[in-house]
Amino acid sequence: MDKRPSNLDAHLGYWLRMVSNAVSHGFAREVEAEGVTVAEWVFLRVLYDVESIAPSHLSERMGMTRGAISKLADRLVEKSLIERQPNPEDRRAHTLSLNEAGRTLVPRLANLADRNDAAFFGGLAADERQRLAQILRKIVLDRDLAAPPID
Amino acid sequence: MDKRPSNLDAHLGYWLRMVSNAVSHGFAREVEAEGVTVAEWVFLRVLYDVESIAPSHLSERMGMTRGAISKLADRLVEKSLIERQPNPEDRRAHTLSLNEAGRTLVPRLANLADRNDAAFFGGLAADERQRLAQILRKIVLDRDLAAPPID
DNA sequence: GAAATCTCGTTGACTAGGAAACTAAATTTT
DNA sequence: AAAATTTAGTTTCCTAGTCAACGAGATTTC
Repeated sequence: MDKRPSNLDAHLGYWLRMVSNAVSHGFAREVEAEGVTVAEWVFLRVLYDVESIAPSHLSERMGMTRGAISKLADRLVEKSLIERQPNPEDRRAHTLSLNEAGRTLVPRLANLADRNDAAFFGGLAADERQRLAQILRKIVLDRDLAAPPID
Repeated sequence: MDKRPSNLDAHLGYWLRMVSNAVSHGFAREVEAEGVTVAEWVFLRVLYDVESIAPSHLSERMGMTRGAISKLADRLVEKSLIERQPNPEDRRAHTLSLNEAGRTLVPRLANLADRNDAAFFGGLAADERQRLAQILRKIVLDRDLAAPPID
């Protein structure tokens, strides 16, 4: 009863990965001109909405390890886009926040994100985009993949 | 005229990345038990359908650089799942093919892929899955992202 | 209140992949 | 047929992550 193994393209995950990689790659190329990476964009965009945030909180929010956040933060400090503040109430902890340059940069990056999304999904009909968003959101909900909001 | 920068979750690319990463991660955890990675699964599955293939061809097919394929092939040789054959007609070139162990492994991995896909997308109605596949395929077509088939 | 445990963030070792330089072989040009 | 160019694959260096060990500081337990 030996069946042929299913094809790669028989899996939705395969198509999803192909499209997702292309979209992220395209976006990476765009933001490279502004000197940042995709992960850095997400990092900065999260910080934009809060006065400041703990690295550990950010790590949950971004779905990355604390180690990765630590290094990401190093790079952004190096690029003079964010700042680290000590936490006077807990001397182990600290918080991160945008500085002026970082705050100025976020809207420019957001525009690039908008344009990139349009480039990839603009060819779909409005109701197709709608449906795609709805389906993806449903999976996120079903599987509890949601990035916990800031509070 | 200063608008608020768009939210992360305003972009389809954001949702796509979240779901795609989760699916690939989930699959990675599954196949780890068989001692292979996601890239290795793809590599092996492509080889399954052909007697043998040139690394450069595989690199196009998988959307990876030749360097990456070279290393991937090293690992799979190391794991005794594939073999390299010299090409007598062109001494620069060689071809890759599954050995017996590799050929035996592919169907098991295909089962894991099937189960993983079901775990993530089984919660959708059949017509939703249908529509998702259709939309993703349309984007791949529009943007010409298709992995060139073997011949 | 000392000891054990837990938490925060960093660090070091490791992995997978990309970019570009490189080697060897084939092909084209002259 | 020699020289220049192109092609196949590998290698080196770099980046961005994970994982696990760690040190310092907080918290819990006894």
